[in-house]
Amino acid sequence: MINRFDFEIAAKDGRARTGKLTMLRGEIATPAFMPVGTAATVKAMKPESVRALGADIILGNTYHLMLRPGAERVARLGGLHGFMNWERPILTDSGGYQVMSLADLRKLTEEGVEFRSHLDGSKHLLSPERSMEIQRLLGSDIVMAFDECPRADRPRDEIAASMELSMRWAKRSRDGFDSGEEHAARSALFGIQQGALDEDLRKISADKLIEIGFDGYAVGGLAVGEGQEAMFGVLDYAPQQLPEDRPRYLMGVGKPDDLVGAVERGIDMFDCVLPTRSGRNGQAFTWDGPLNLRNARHAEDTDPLDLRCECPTCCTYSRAYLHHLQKSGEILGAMLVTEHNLAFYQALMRAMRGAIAGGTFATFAADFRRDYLGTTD
RNA sequence: GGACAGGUGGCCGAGUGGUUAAAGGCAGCAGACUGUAAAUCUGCCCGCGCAAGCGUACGCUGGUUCGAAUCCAGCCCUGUCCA
Repeated sequence: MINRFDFEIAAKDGRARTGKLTMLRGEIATPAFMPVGTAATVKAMKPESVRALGADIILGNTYHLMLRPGAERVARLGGLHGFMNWERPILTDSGGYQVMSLADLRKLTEEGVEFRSHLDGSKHLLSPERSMEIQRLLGSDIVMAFDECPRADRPRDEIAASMELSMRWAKRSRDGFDSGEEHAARSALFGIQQGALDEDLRKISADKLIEIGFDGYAVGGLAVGEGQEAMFGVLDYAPQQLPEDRPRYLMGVGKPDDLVGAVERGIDMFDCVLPTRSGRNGQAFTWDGPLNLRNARHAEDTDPLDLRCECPTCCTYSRAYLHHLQKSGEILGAMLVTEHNLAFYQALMRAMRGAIAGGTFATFAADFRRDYLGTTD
């Protein structure tokens, strides 16, 4: 019988691990990259295409979906999976990120966050309890605790207070999640570590989360302006503060070289808007580094985006054509480059999983950086 | 032939005596994007110069004025209408 949530590590190479997460709606090979589908769509992609590229799980967002079309409506329509035609696992973010990204539109209290909708200005309260309820109504497979994600440049006392608040909210999230018994029996709840760049705060946060107990643990509050060096600095210790036998999810990360560096430091799961947003904005990720398809140098380049890529875009279309579509603002340009970017991210994850399983991750990482960053280390 | 309207930087289009190398948009050239208020945002965009700055420039020629894209005269061209 399949359990609601099993995490199995098949191989380790240094601190990097590969394995699989098994849930009722399907398996997730780790390290995993989860495409972001905030508003019940991975922008510019059909769900079946997202799956065809190798994604095992995608994201949805509590805040956006509660505003439109509304969590209760999604529930009446049978849940997010059927609604958007993605029958595999879905992880839903709790709205915690919007506490930061929509800082101008919200009021923060111990109880929760009062948002003024960015769509129509209406007021909505998001609390740990309500966030859990919304994620339950959506039918989420991996529910994220409701937290506050502060910018990294806040003073230490603010970071500490924010982290403590997030930990109180983590406990309330746990209780709220558990009260939805039927849904809780089919899904999983992840806690989110905070503490910004402070090792002691990260440790306090991790210990609190472990005391509460979660199915998986996320490292939150990174890639919010601190830079890669600082982020890696935190990742040198943060994953080690979290349970070895549970999946570790680095939220919101990142660039391809961020992913490699994070896997190297023991991260198992990622999500990021970069491949989809950049696809719409003309930036393509390739094994030889990122490139901007709007640049004039691609205007008559008949090569595919990436000679080493086997995605539908690279098998069919030239850089010259993609350049034309991007310059023209054509929808197809967004679709084709998004598809390539997601394909590249999934191929990168597959390559990392293979390297870890084969015990060659260090070599893989060095080769990757040589080509992608142009480094010679 | 006559009457109006008008000719502004690659294009469109503000500006009607000085703070105008000339608003704004488009096109062009770059850059950014990390749990998505993003098919978005930012910068550059006459020439030379790192810069201060210098040189050119608002159809053409001349004039008025300390000063003209802006006022005057003539000419050239475009559009609409009348013969």
